Parts: sequence; C-alpha cells; structure tokens
Amino acid sequence: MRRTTIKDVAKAAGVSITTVSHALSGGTDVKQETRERIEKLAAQMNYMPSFSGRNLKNARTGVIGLYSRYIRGFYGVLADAMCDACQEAGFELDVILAESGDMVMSSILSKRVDGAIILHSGFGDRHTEVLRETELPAVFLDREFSAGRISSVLFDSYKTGCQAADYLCGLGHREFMFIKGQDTYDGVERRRGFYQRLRERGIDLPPERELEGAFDRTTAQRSMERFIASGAPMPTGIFAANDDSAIGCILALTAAGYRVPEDVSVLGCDNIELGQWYTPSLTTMKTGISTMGRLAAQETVALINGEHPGRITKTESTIVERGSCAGAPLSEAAAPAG
Amino acid sequence: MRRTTIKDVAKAAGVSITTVSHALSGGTDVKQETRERIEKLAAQMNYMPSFSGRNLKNARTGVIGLYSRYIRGFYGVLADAMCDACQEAGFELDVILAESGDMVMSSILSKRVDGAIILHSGFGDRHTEVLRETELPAVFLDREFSAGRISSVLFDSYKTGCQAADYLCGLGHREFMFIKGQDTYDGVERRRGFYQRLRERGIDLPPERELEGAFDRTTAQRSMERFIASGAPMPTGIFAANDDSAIGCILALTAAGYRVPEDVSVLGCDNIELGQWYTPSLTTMKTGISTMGRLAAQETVALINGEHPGRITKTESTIVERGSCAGAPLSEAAAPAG
DNA sequence: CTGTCAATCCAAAACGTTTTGGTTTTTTAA
DNA sequence: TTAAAAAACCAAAACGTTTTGGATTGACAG
Repeated sequence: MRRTTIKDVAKAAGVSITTVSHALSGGTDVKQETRERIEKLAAQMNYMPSFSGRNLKNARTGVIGLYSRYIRGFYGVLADAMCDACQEAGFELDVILAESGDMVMSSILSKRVDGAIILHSGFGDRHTEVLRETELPAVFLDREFSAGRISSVLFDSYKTGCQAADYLCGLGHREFMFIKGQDTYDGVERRRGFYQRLRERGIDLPPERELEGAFDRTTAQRSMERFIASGAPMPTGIFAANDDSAIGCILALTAAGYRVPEDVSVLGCDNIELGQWYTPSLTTMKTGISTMGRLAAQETVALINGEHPGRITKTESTIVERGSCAGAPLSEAAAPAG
Repeated sequence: MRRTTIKDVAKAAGVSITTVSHALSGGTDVKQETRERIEKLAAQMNYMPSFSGRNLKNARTGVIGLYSRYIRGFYGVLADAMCDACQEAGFELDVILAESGDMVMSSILSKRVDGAIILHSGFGDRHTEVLRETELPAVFLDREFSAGRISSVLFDSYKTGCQAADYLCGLGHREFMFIKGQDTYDGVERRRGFYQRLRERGIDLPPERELEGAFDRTTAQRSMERFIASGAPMPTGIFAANDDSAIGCILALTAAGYRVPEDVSVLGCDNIELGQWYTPSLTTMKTGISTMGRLAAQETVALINGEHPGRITKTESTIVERGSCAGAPLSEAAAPAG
C-alpha cells in the first residue's frame, strides 16, 4: 500500500533527492546521463510526485474547481467546455459536487484549487464576503458580481428577453403570455427583458397572463391547463422562460385542441436537444452554453495570472427558428379548433 | 493572498498549534473553555486546515475520484448518483476530466484520491497493470476485471440482449435485425446475448441483417437507408444496441413508408429521456444508470475500507413498453405501405 | 602553481498539518 | 499535607516535496 516516493527513486539512482527533483522537473543542474538514468528509474518504479507534498511547498495546485450541486444535463455540457479551455491553459478541471454553500467554502478555504468557478444556489452573500477576503480567483456563473479577483460570466438574459419580444412582435403578434421560470438570475432577467421591450412597444402584459412554469415541464403544463379551464381569452404569442416549460405549455394547448403554431405560437429558451425532435419542433432562443463554459474557464485563468481585475462578461443568444412559431392569426384571440 | 494557517490561530488564541489541532479535530486533551475560544477564533479568521498539509500527514484524502473523458449526458447522471452515495459514506466525489489514460494514471499515482472510479476508453491494459501494483482501490465501469483491490460494476448487458430477444419473440416475431453499437463492453455483450438467445430459440440472424449503428443516430439512419435501398426483405423485429440508433432507424423506416410498430417493431436500449417524447414513443430496455452509479460508489468505499477483495457486480435491465413495438404482422416480411 | 569558472551535486530548511511522547498543572485520595 | 491520578497543554518529529545556498569537482587561463 505504501507508494514510492522521491526518496526511493533517489536511493535506487544513488543520488540525493535534490537531484531527482531537478532531473524530473527539468532543472538545469544535472548531467544529461544522470537525468536519463533517473527518468528511466522513475518510470520503472511508477513514481509520480505526491500532489500534497508538492502543493504544500508550492502553494499552487494546478487545478481549477467547478463547484456545483449537480452535474447532469446543463452542467455537464458546461463542464466539458470548461475542461477543454482549462487544459489549453495547463490547468486541470475538477468538478466538485457540494451539497451546501458551506461545503463549497470549506473546500475553497482548504486551498485545494487555484481558482474556483461557482454555480451553486447555496452560495450566499455571507460566503461571497469570505471569498472576497480570501482573494482566491473566482468566477460566478449565476449572479452579477465583480470585485478584486472575482468575475462573473453570464448569459445576457435581459437581452434574450428583448429579442424574444422583438421576434414575436415581428411575426405580428399583439397579445402575449409569459411562462415564468424560477427566480434565478436568468429567470429574472429573461422576464425583465421581455416585459421591458413589450412596454417600449406600447404593449401591456397583464398579471393574469403570467403563468408559473418553474422551468419545469409539468408545472407549466398544469398552469396552462388551469388557464385554459378559466375560460380567459388565449393570447397568440407565448414566451416560455425555458424549453422545458415551453413543451409543457404546448402539451396542454394541443390537448385542449389548440394548434401550435397555427393558433398559438410558443417560443422557448435554451435550445435543449429534445426541441428539434419534438412535434412541433421548438422555436427557441439558443444560449451558448459551451461558449459560456469556455469563457468562464478562460476568465478564471486570467484572474489567476493576474491579467486584469474582476469584471463581468455576457454572452448573447440567437434565435433558432423551427416549427412552434408562426405569424399571428387574423382574429384577435386564438380559439381551439374544437 | 496568504491564507491563514494553524499557526495564526494558535498565536491569536495564545496556545500551541498542537492544542489548536486537537481542539478543532475533536481531540480529548483540551479544556472546554479553550476549545470554544479556539473554535470561535478559527471561524472568525476563516481558518480551514490545508488540504495538502493534512493529507501529507494522513496519507488519506477523503476524496473518491471519478475519472472520465467527458461528463455530459450519461456520465452526469452517473456522477450525481455516485455523489450521493459518497457523501453518505463521508467521502467527497471529485470528477476528474482527463484526456488520456496516462493522465488518469498520473493523477492516481500522485495520491490525490483514496479510491478511483474509472470509465475511460484510454485506460488500457498497461495502465491496469500499474494500477494493480499500486494497490489503490479502484472500480471499473466499462470492463470486466477484478483483482486484489479492483472491482467492476457493470450492466448485465449479456442478459439485456437475451431479454430483448425474448421480448420480441414473445410478440411473435421470427425475422430479426440487429443494429450494432460500438465495440465497448455493453455494445459487445448486448449483441452476444441477443444472438445467443435467438440461437437457443432456433432462430438464425444472417450477417446481412446486422447493420452498423455505432450508437449514433445518423449512422443508424444511413445504414437503414442503404438496407432499404438494397431491396432485401424487411424483418419485422429490430433490436438496436441503443436508443439513439433506434431513433435513427425509425427515422429511415418511416421516411420509406414503413409504419412503426404496425409493420416493423423497433426495440431500443438505455431509456434516454427523448424516448418518451418521440413519436412513436420508444419501447426500450431500461438500464439503471443511477443504481449503477450508487453501487459503484459503494463498492469503492467498501474496497477502501477493506471489507472484501475485488469482485464483479452486475445490474439488470427491465423493459419499458411504449409505442414502437407490437405483435408481428401476419405476412412473413414487412412491406412499406406504399 | 594558483585562482576562476562552469558543471554537478547535495544538506538543510520550509511548507501546514497530525501525532507521539512528554511536561506541567490541577484535582482527587489518603 | 502529600502522593497519585487526571487533565491540560506543548515541543518535536514526520509526511513528501521544492528551493536555497553552498560544496565538490575538473578544466582552463594566467
């Protein structure tokens, strides 16, 4: 169970541990012949410097940590993109799954990573304050914040909301509905942008036309069913805060006899894979998840290298036109085919 | 940038570092009053023991590493399940994304993790041999191997193949086709089980009825298009090595005028989320990804604790009956509706 | 022969912990 | 009051590295 250390290699090679260290880490103070002998020996003995031993001395680990609660779905795509960018910069990406903000903070304080990318709803203001004091390079993905060595990399969700409004208006719609997401950064900003742009165009969206979607298929479906049951006139243009809730919404609409997109247009957001296979295929706002992951990793590296102080970066969305949106029907409000 | 160490806390509390260490790690040799004072101070100063310092002394990191090349999709679900099981056992799960088998090996040899879960195509026999010598507790997820401190946790894909054959035969089918996956453990075993069980039932599956699917939607679609163009008679029961290729297969069939499941039944494997939303909804073999993740993590913990030597564990699949399979049509071979 | 220089090498310190084996102080028992 | 026992504390070693500041060669110039 005892693993080989630098001492073992030194003994085997008949030199001091200093020489072994120099030989293996490319130092200049060692004869070519000796270096080769040591390298061969180290390989034979499966020697690899101890992570802890090395870091203790160096105060540098060479790893960037992605802290989140889950890793499935969205997070996985993000992590894959980050990983590429980290490796290009000579860092390793570790995904550290933590249950609470306290666990994230503990891990950071234990000096395991050179930089942290944080996407964790449990990480609160209290933690942020500690993080700032600690001066550890960090990047937030779910809030707008910047300070000394802390940056944020975000979707420009406000603008995405604006674009959604512009697109639906451009199709001729005048009566709208918003399927609300959760109160995350993106959920709040998408909503804000959508409402703001509608207002600029002189369109009012009354409270009863905002449905609870919770970024969730089932929730959106139930909400829409309730709305339909209420007998209120159906608007013709619907923007859902994400694709999942858009699909739930469509499910309820078609079940009630509405045709999408002939009677009602539904615009999603995120561009999940399912959207292109669903019937009708989903028109949606495509957010660049991979781009964001890559930018976040690069920003972390830049902060570690002290290239610039903390700042805020936003990436924009583009529309993906598919089958769930169409021009507004002639009648003011949509009605089910019966 | 200098983080607080145990020395700082000791100085602030007016005690030795020994006492601080005891106070914070629940040692018994410290007065209650002193302990409280130290705890409060440590919290105030944001002190957290250095990961490297502690591990150097302990030769134990408290982390289990999941080594893979990607983390999106399938891997993410797996990792989430593992994370739960690890935390229950007092370990932390780190997902370590490595490009090559060499990188995995380096990381393991640098003694960063107490146990490794390996799911990496780049990890070859050469690495396995080193791993065995190193005696580090490890679990493979993509090959059948066991030794001193090395286990495997796998899908029982051979049995899954058998079940697929049984199910299709039970529906009355006699003419079959197999959409081949990649030459991974699961790909090979699913195929072996399917063929074996057909043979046991006296059914022959000729080579021209095995199509290349590569676990990939497009590849399967192209293969099926080519088969249709060849004019060969269409079998009525198709088993695809995974859901993606099943969907590609259905795409080609419906485009050519075949009705699924009336003319041809298509059985997938994996139970991906898309399957339930696709039209027709996909009948498939459900593999327990979360169960496997949980088992793998528990097995790793057991190996770390020396509870038993390396062994092989397999989890079974269950069928999910949906809309892409039906009883065999009366005519021997299926024909497009025209 | 002497001093300089470059090329190799190495001993020891330092990094931040935990643990071992005391030492000092306080409490208890006689 | 004193001896023994218990409680509270601490100095130093050890873990595996890297780095600092020499030490030891041998070659070469003067």
